[in-house]
Amino acid sequence: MSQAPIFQRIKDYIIAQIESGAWAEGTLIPTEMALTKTFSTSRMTVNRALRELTAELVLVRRQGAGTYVAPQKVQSTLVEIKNIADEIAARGHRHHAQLHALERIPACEMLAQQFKLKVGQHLFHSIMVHFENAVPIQVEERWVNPSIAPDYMTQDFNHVTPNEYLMNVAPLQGMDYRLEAVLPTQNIASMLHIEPSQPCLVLHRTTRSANQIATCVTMWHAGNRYQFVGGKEQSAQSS
Amino acid sequence: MSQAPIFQRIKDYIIAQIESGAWAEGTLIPTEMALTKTFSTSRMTVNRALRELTAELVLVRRQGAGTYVAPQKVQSTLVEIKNIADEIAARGHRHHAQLHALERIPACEMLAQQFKLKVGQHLFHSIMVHFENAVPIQVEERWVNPSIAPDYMTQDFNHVTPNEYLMNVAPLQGMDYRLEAVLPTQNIASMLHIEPSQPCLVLHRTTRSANQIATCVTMWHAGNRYQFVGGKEQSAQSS
DNA sequence: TAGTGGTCTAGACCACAGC
DNA sequence: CTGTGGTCTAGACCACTAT
Repeated sequence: MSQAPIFQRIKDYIIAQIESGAWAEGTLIPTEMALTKTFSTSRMTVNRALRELTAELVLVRRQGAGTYVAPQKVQSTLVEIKNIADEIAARGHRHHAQLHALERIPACEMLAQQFKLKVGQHLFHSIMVHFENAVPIQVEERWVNPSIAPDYMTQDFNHVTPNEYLMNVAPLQGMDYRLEAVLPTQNIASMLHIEPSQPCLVLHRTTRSANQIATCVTMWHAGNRYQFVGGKEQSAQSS
Repeated sequence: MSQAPIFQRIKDYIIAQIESGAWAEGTLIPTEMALTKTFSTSRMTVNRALRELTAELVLVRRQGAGTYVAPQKVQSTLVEIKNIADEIAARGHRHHAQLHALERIPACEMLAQQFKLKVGQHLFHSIMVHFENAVPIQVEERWVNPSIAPDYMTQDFNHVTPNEYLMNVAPLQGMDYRLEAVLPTQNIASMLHIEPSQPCLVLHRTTRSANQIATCVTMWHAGNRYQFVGGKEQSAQSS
């Protein structure tokens, strides 16, 4: 592949050294100047290759010291959980939602703590059921911080999901989540049209915006008709 | 912040334009030459800023055409599932494992299909239970392709988890996974010391190495004592 | 003090898109 | 054809690390 850009050939070479085991993790690799001579190129080109591999967590660089092979990544599986409406649309199926509750409620102690507000301050609360081709697959119970989305109560959630609406009005700053398997309450079971003995896959997610807690959401999925699926390619090189 | 590098100031400027709404998604942004003049810098510096923002999926570039604000990211939650032993160690707890089975078996039709092998070809099969402070939290049932890890049967899995061992001998190429909530079998329930009516969080994962299916694994977690948790910071800028 | 990486310049040639 | 981005050069100055 003599037609590949030089910076890419340098990256490929370094990755090959690491994958062959020749350069173990922590190994001090050749300096920019040395690679400049090996590849008969300029320092800027070598620098780009090394900088990109550093961004990809393949290398670690220390100014004044040198460039090292990064410590081994921990083995982990990244599960990507997408917006329910998009996901259904991507499968070529029809999505619709049913609003079961939309209200303004005072925060109980637990909610107040979650939102870092005082007990009794008001929150918006909504319960929706999402359908895929008329089959209920998700119950979404959500609490919203009014100072982040003051117009939450006046939205038409048949056309825009709470998710989409909040993404637009409140730029996402960060999130925490928790994923568990539990038995549904009587209420949840009836909304999902399942038996109370049927396990549910439950995702709790809290999102932050403007340095506040924007929204807490609990998503219940019937275990027998919903799974989180996905895949991932492991490629050290990109560009 | 006049001490920040120029390329970073350019990145910050572009991100600010996007976040303020001045540049909506799909907007054609100024050319490299234009930014060169705006920031009184060289084209290489502007190029670096734009190239990095492209790698970060903030921008999209089309040679000959121009640079555009990338289409909005889909809202998604990334759940990271780590190696069980590391996770327990990170909590400061003690991990140990119990080997329930380790054998060489001929592939049934279903396994043969999964591994893209012929029915009757042999696979390694293992069942382990992982304990956190003497409490069973995961049952790991695994099938391994012998051509990827011929020495699988002779490992001491009390000291190195199957996960770790396979990561070392078979560089990860990619994976597919499926996450579901189900009721345990009688067997699984007894290994996890739970009631058969207690839901389990089950992760199925298939990994590829050397263009083959390396291993299929099913991990059962007691729903009442195990959850996948995590968080994520949303930051468009990096370097 | 010598060597490393971090950043930057002012040019250059090329492939590709749109007119 | 002109203008865009993609890549590259051969220097440069600086901050930092190790000896």
